[in-house]
Amino acid sequence: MVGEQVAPRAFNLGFYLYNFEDLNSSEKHFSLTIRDIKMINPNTLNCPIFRSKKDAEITKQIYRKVPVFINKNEKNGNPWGCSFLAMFHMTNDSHLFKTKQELEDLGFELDKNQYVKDEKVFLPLYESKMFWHFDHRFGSFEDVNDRGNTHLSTPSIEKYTDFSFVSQPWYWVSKTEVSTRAQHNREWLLAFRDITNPTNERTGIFTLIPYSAVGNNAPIILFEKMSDIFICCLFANLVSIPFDFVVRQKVGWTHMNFYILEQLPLFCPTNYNENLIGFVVPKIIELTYTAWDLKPFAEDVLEEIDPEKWNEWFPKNPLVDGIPQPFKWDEERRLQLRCELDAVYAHLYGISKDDLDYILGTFPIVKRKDEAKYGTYKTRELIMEYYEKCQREGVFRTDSVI
DNA sequence: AACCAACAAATCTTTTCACG
DNA sequence: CGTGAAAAGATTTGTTGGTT
Repeated sequence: MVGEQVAPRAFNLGFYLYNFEDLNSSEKHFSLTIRDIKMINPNTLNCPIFRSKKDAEITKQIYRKVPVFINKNEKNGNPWGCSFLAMFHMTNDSHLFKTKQELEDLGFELDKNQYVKDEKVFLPLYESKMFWHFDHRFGSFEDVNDRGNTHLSTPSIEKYTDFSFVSQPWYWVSKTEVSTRAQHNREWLLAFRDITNPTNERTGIFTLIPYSAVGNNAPIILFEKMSDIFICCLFANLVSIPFDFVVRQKVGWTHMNFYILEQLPLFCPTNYNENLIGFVVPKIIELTYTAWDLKPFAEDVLEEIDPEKWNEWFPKNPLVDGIPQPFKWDEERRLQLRCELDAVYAHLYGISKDDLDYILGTFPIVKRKDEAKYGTYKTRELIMEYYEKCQREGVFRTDSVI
């Protein structure tokens, strides 16, 4: 909480501390009331430790405006109809896992990243290090000989732009075993990293992955019955930088436990109007649908809108024989789209321009990587630019949403 | 909850060594 | 010797995931 640490380290014990050396005497009397704690952590009533008064104030302000994801005290406290699932335990379920060698010895043949023999199918076992925001191909075990690697290399731009490129896992699991674990009607999953850290580049890491086996360190969010359009909206919220700022206040060490996720501030389905959906959803589709293996996701969304609407959204990438085409991986375009989403969510959360600028300063690794790549903190520039544009043009004002 | 170990990659520092 | 480049070594940073 004090010292050199650049990103916040919070832990949920029950104290509220600041770096006192940074405070003047009047600020030292600032504290959280019982009402504040009930607002920020209604299920567990524990109290985050903030790095600074400013972090606490911004967080409080957000919670005044936005409800927690799942409030266990309220009858309608789960507006998204969500449940969580840790599908396969990496140790306890390891008897179900098969390696490349084992499957090939059994006569299975590799098709993309699935092993097939007659009617038997083995699905890849996704691990958290294999994905990143809007990127289900972030890490692959292809050409990796050591299971112990904690870090996998990221694909080249050539591989990213190849719609057929897939990530290879270390283990595979029988499809029948997967279907008994996940009673699921979709051919894709919303997964997040359980292992993370507030000192990492980003803390809340969410992505859509093709229907697969998934390890316990990458829990998945299941929806009872929720439109795919709205799932896109929730996904956009989960990936946004303003949301990640709050995540960093509440993830104490290296785990994003369910109880933490449940108490994070996320907009409800009813907060999304036509205008906002038209802004958010096409960006989510473009950022997510970068390879054929996520075609089922694109098709599900397409089913909920007219094909005309699809072509109106994507004039440069229209349907071909009624089939949605993947979007070419373009780093610059992706950064622009993400920054626009971040800026809009900052508006929705009611974050002021100064506070947004401060929040962006709490992502030092994003800053450093940007500076190395572009010479400036481009993410900050693009977000601030779009934030101001929204302010000027009056679009996506919070009052039109809440 | 609160650590710790391991490892990769990056970066900084020191040593080595060929060459004139 | 002095020089500078390469090699080797040391330290720091970022990340995963294990342990108690």
